[in-house]
Amino acid sequence: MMLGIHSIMDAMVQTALRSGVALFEGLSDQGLEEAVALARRGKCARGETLFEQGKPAVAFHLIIAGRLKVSKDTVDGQQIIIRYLGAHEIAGCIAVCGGMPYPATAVAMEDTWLLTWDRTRLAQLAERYPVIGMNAMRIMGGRMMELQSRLTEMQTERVERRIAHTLSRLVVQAGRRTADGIEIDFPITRQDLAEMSGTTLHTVSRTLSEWEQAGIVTSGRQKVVILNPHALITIAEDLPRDGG
Amino acid sequence: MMLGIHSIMDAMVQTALRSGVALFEGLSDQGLEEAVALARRGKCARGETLFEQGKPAVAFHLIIAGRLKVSKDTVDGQQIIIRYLGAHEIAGCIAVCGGMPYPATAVAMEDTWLLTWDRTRLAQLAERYPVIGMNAMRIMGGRMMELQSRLTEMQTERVERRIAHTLSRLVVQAGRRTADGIEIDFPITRQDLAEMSGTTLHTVSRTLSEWEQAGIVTSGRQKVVILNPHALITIAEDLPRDGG
DNA sequence: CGGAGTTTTGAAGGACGTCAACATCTGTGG
DNA sequence: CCACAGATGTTGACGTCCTTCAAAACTCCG
Repeated sequence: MMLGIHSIMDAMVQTALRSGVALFEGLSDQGLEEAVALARRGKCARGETLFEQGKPAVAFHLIIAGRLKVSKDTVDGQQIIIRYLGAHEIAGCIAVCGGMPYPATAVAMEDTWLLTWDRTRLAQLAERYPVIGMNAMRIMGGRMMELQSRLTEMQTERVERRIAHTLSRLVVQAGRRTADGIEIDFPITRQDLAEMSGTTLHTVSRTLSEWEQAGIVTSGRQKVVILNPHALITIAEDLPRDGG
Repeated sequence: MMLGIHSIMDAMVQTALRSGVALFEGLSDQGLEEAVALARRGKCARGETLFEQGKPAVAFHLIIAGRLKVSKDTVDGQQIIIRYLGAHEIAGCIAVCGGMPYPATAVAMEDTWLLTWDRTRLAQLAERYPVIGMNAMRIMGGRMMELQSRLTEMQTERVERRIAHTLSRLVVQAGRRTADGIEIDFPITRQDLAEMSGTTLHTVSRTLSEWEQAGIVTSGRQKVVILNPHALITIAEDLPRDGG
C-alpha cells in the first residue's frame, strides 16, 4: 500500500507527539489536537534555509524529524554556531515572542520535517492553553542557562577546556551509544567545533589529535567518537589528571 | 507630615508603574491592581544578596528603584558579570519559569526596592492576564538576543572591541547625559568592566588609558564618562578610523 | 595618617592565531 | 575504473595579543 506524503507525515507527527515533546508536556488531548490542527506541515530539505538572521520573525517551528544548525554571522563574515536542534525541539521561539527579527539563521543539516505556527496562531493557542506558554518559557529558560554557561566558559576557560565542554554538550544533545563509545550523531567538521568553541579549526584539529593519542576520542572526517567520557569531563572541569 | 515606609513605597510603586514597566505593558488597570496586590514589597540594602546561584528559584522580582548586579561564579573562584539591572526591570525570571535553581547571583549595588511574587502567584497572575506572560517572554527574548550577541563577540572579537561593546551596552542601559558627555550612572571598577568583557583589569586599564589619550573617554576611580560616543562605536564595530 | 581598595604601567612569557604546505577523503564525470 | 577538483584534516613554524607577574601611585575613608 502506497502512502502519500501527508500520511507519512501524519504518522510521524503522531509518533513524535506521543514521545515527549517538551513544548506540549501536560497538554490535554484536545489541546494537542487543536495545536496540530492549527499547524502547517512543512519540509526543509538538506541544505535549505528555514529562517534567516535579520529577516522579520513570522513563524515558530517544532521539529518532527531531522536536524537544524542555528548559526549567527558577524558583519565581517565570521560565523558562530549557536546550537544544533534535533527532533522534538523548537526553533524560532525567541524572535516570535519578541516580535523582533530572527537573531540567527537556521539551516537543515538533513531533510527535516516541521510543524509550523505563525505568530498570531501561536498567541491564540497559548491564550487558550496557558500550559503551552509555560512550557515555552521553561524551554527558553533552559536555553538561556546554556547561553550563560557558554558565555562564562568563553570568558574564563582556555581553549582545550572549551572544546571539551562543547563536546560534552554535543554528547548530551546528540550522542549515540555505539560499540566503541559515544558518537556524535551527525556529520561535524573541525570548523564546526571551532565555531562552537570560539577557536580555529587548526586548534581543534591539534586538540583532537592529542586526545586521540591519549585514547580519549577517535575522530575522522566529520566524525567524533568519545571513547572515554570521564576523561573528557576531567578536562572540561579542569580536575587533576592521572599520569600527569 | 511623617510618612511610613509603606507609604513611601506605595508612592514609588505608583510612580514606577505609570512610567513604563515593560512587564505590565498593555495590562488593564484592574490587572495592574491585582498584580500589585499579589506582590510582596521588599527592600534589599546595598551589598545584600537578593538571590544566590544554585539555590532553588522561588521568587521573581520587579525593581522599583535601585540597581542589581547579576553575576555568575565559576568553580575555580572566577566571576563574570551577566548584567546590571535597574529600575523597571525584572530579575529572577529565567529560573522561576523553568523551576530550576538560580543560574546566577544578584547583589544590590545600592539600596533597592522591589515588588516580589513567588512562583505560584506569578503563574496565577499570568493565567488570568496572558499579556503578562507575553511580556515576560518578550523581555526574555531580548535578554537572550543580548546573550547571543555577547557570545558572538567573545568568540570573534579582540579585547579592545569587546570592551568597546561592553561600554556601549552600559551607555544604553545606564548612561546619563552630563555636561561633559555620557556617564555610566553607577560606580564601576576596571575589574567589573573586565568581568563583563572577558579580560583582565590590567587590559581594561591600559585600554581606557589609550582611549583617554585619544579623547574618547574620561575615567577615574569607579567612573567612566564617554566623551566621544561615535569613536567608541567606531572601535566596537571595527570601522576604519581617522588619523590612523 | 595609615590601610584597604583601586588604578597605572612596565616587563616577560606563553597560549593560541596565522600562515603555509601537504595529506587525505569524497563525489563526479569521463 | 580512474582522474580530478573540492572539501576536509594534519602538522610545523612563527608572530603577537594578551595574560601573568611585579611594583608603585593614587584615592577614599575611618
